[in-house]
Amino acid sequence: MIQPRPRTIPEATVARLAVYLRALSTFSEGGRSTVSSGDLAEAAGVNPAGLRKDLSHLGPCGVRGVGYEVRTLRDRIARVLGVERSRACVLVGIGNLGSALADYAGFGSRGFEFVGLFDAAPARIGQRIGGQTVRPLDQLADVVAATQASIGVITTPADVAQSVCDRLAAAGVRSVLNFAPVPLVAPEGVDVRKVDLSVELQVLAFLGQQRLVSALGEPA
Amino acid sequence: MIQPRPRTIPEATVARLAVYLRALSTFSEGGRSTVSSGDLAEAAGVNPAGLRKDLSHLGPCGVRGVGYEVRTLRDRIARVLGVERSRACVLVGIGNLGSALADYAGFGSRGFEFVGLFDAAPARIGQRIGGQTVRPLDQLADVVAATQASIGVITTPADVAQSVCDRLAAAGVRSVLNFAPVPLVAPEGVDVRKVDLSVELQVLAFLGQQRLVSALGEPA
DNA sequence: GCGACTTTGTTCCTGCGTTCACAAGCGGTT
DNA sequence: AACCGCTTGTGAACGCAGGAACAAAGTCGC
Repeated sequence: MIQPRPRTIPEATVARLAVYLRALSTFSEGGRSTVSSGDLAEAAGVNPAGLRKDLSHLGPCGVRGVGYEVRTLRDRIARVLGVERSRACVLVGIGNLGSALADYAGFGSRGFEFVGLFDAAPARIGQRIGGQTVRPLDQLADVVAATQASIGVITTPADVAQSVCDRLAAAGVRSVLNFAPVPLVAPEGVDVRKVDLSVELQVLAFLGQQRLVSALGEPA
Repeated sequence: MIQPRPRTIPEATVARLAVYLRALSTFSEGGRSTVSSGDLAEAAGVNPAGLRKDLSHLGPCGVRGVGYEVRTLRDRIARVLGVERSRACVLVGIGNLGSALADYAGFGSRGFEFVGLFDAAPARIGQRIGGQTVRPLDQLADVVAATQASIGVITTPADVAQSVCDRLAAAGVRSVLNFAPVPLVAPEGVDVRKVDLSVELQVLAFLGQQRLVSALGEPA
């Protein structure tokens, strides 16, 4: 049992690998058999040199003078990212955003399947969204245990996000994607990743404003 | 007209300032008048030293031995981020995700207001979401001009995202938040920021898997 | 069979972000 | 009035990501 690439891969590289994977799938569907780092980098919106450095973490997988074989590279990245097997996810907080995510086709095609939707509001229990029925929170532990779900997505209001995170961790979920605007603390061995949509907009607004004042101030 | 802090603020710092702003609002509502960097850092989920360095970009705004005055600091960050005045935004692509964002209360409270919802599908035109009526795409330029919207949000399928981006830029939008899984190219002077939900999940899945194999491999 | 061209994989370097550690400053106390 | 403890603000070092340049290697043409 050799381990060809046991080295740790930088997180930034992992994120880009996911982008490359999608671009490669598109190329493959288009019937293309090989791509150069330049073409793939353009499709992914990155620098060619950086792309080659990212791929170097997987070991040599291209042919010099030719490029990369699309299907081979796609499968290799998919295997490294662990996309070969589908991942079971649970989603807590079936508001507007939660409903949208539950119904979002983009996840299923990337190997993520929601096996449980949960909400605290009795009015939402029993609703059917994206082929799943919304369940009460007290079924969370059972569903996680039965489905071996390893990923939990939190789209609840901020004030209950931490308690939901605790329950997810206790139920055995190993990774949490948090959309609530609060920093979560999780036990050792549980990864938490945060997405804050308001912050994205505020950064964008600031950059636009800054660009404006610098444009007015620079010429002086 | 002096410019006390005309220096450019790092983008990573701007993102955290938005988080501090939210934490400060919470503290203020809780009736707290002063906070130390340690307390605020804990509420924001960051390192205290880093927080002080972030705030140093705004100039001295704390009192040594005491801490920061909550309301003063909150107003100061809000002014720097430009949250004082509301920002007009348009949203293109009223699918599941777009509908959720249009209806998301978190934006309005942060100073972002959707003044136009657009979609290409005739079936969606005329729907009312979050107090707005979905309009056809050919009204986009007029609405942007009339409302002076400076931010556009793209939640369309990937294959039309670029053309939507082009139309937004042509209409005068200065900043674009892109949820479509494609890299967009925009003209000079237009900022594009990307949010890729699938990538977030895949990074999370990889980290969990990596933690697993390292846990199995390390003890040897 | 050989040469030239193309493209990869790697190495170096520059810049940025983050963290640690310490001096400066203010309030409260005696 | 002087001292002491607490907290800010800043300077320096570390580590990491990104970009450019170069050597290795394989293919295509002659």
